[in-house]
Amino acid sequence: MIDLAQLRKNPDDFRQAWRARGVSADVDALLALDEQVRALKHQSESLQAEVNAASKAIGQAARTGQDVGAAKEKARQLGDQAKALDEQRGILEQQLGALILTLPNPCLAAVPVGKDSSENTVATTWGEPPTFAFRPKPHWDLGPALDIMDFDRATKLSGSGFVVLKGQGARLSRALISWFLDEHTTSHGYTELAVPLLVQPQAMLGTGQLPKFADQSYACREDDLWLIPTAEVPVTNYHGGEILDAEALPLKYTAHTPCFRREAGAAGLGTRGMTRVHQFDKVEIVWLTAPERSDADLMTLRGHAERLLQQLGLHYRVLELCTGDTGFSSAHTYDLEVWSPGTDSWLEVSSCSTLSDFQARRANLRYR
RNA sequence: GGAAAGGUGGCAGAGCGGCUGAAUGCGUCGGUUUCGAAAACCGAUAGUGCCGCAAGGCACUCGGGGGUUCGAAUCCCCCCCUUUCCGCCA
Repeated sequence: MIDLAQLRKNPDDFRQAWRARGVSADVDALLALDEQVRALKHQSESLQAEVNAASKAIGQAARTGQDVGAAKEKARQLGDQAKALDEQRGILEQQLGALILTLPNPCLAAVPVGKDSSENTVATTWGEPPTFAFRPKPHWDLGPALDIMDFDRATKLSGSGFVVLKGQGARLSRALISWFLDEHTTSHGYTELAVPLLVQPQAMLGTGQLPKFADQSYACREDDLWLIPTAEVPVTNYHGGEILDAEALPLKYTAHTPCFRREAGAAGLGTRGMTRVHQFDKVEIVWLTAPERSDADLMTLRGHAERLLQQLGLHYRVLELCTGDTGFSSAHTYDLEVWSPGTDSWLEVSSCSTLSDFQARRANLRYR
């Protein structure tokens, strides 16, 4: 979430940033609400200070045997006034809190302004597209033909949007996961985490999945637990509420998890086969780092992701997302897309973002 | 799921409803001493928000939330977590 103190100081910066994202946010209403809350808080605190002083005096007077009846009554009235103000403030504060959680992270000033994915720019391209003497099949044909992917039986188990990997297909997936983790831990200095796949709402809130994407997430309502849509949720919230030692930064974590996404409304174009499914495996890399190194660290992290594609010899390109296509929590995003000869298209395989202080605030994650 | 015990500052561990935002010990930081260090001694050491140029002040925080009271770490209610025992365990 954004820093209200910053909003107070530079409201125009935020107006501009949200406009660039194509988000309509009523900055004036936000500021007015904030002002009211602060004023009420100030008033009730002054009253409370009086009450506290009066209480102290009553205690001392009572010990010397003086009559304190009138003083008690006075203190009670002041206390009631303070309580009334606090109640008002509570209501407004709740409104403000709910509102601020729905506002996306402003993009960094350097991010190209654009309305949607059509205005993303290609930062780099690596390798060459492979050539074939025949027409390569898309994976939804090739996989079943090789008996390494089974979409039909997956549907029998779980409905549309799932896949069963079989034989060498399952083994290939397992090998990639294992190799990714090994590369990140041994070559790039990451610490591997094996994390829960079910998390409490606070964790989903901390990384920005809630409240906005509640309808895109799976939940076990009975236990108030959510299935993670990405390892980013447990990994980032791992240190939630903590004050980290600045000397210890950056903290670099990697984790493999299945990811669960409802993908409501996504059925249709570009969703065939396992291109977009309700459950998939992902190896995540996360840095917790200081603001001043954030930009440089994003490039390093992106390099680590790219390195894997290079070692696999995959032809890929890096997109710099424009403001209109950058995700809710992100301030700056590069997408890595691999060339898919079978579908004659680029497929997103990785997304590298800086979240600035957005998630840190939501997750109450600090350093000093 | 049932029962019992417990959750206090970086850690350990006190805490008659007011003089306790918190004794004491350890740790940490600064100083004295020393050629240097250790030891000893002296002093300082929670967080957040708000006001203030600053010095400083005010409010809130003793697992979380309510309540009683002029006043709650301390009394009452609800919840969460930890430990132990019992039960269950596709």
